[in-house]
Amino acid sequence: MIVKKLDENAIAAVDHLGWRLWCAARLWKSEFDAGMAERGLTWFTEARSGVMQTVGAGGSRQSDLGERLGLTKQAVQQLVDDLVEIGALLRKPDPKDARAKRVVLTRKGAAALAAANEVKRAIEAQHRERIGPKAFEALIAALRSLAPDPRGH
Amino acid sequence: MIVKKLDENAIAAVDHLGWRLWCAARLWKSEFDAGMAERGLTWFTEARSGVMQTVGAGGSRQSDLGERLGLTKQAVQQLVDDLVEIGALLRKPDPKDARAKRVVLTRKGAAALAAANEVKRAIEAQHRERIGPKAFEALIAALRSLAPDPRGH
DNA sequence: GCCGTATGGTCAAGCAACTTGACGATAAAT
DNA sequence: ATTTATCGTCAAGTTGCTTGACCATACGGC
Repeated sequence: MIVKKLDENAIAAVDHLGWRLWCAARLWKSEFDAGMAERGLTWFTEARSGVMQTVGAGGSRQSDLGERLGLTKQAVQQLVDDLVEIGALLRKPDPKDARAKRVVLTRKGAAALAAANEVKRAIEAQHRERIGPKAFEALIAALRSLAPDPRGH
Repeated sequence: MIVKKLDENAIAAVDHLGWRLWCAARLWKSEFDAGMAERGLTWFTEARSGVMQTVGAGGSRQSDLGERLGLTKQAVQQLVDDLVEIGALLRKPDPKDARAKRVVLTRKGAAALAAANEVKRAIEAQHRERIGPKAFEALIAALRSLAPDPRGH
């Protein structure tokens, strides 16, 4: 039956880009989680990692966070709520705008962010060594040209 | 202050592999969603996509799905529940094992999977053209060597 | 053949990371 | 001065998982 044959061809597994990206991202995440767990920073999840990184050294207005991360302000609110309770962030009134709040890292938050960066660099170094520096640079470049960075880097 | 300086250096943003993977995966997902939405298949979400693809032409035992996808059997159960209600999958008793159920595609499910593969191939073709076939092949190869496929391809 | 244990599926509850909607307070535009 | 937009907040709902408790069936040793 020709129809049956065509169907089977059409639904055969595609070794597609999205799948590969998903596998690689999942592996990276598990390595990152393991590294953070080793340092006792299990609260530093992926979602919070984005917030912490974006707050960075200079602090940030809460609504700017959402814009840069592609999240709603409510999502940011909840993430910041949790991180404040954890003790990694602090909310301060914005001197220029009485509606706004500035979000800044506490000492604990900065330490955790520094640790996270160490873990990230360690994972990268390991993969770079495994697939070779040339292939690694090409990979990063390809990913960069594939998808623009919403943070503008 | 030296301490302050070191801190700021330590918490400076890292343009790390994980971030690039995340950006690329997010872009891919949004393109896939848009493609499926165009075909009126908004129910075909990422999580369900994995199940549908893994069920494939031959059908699959429910617990095998979980193993291949790296999910708990309960997660698979819920996903399959939904897909059965949607009408994309069918649960049949396994003739060889009275405990087990076999999960198979319905005609509607097979059509949706075929459409999904079309969309995937279209996205890939577009990116391949944009960054060039050589860079694209290198990207896929690098991703493949970075992370093994849990499906064994 | 019987029995303990492992396996396959199901039900229930809970959690993380979001979303949409409604709202008061302040700022900016007209 | 009044409308309009923006900033943060509260509340509730959704998705995609998780862990825990169960029952039915299969299997391996006795």
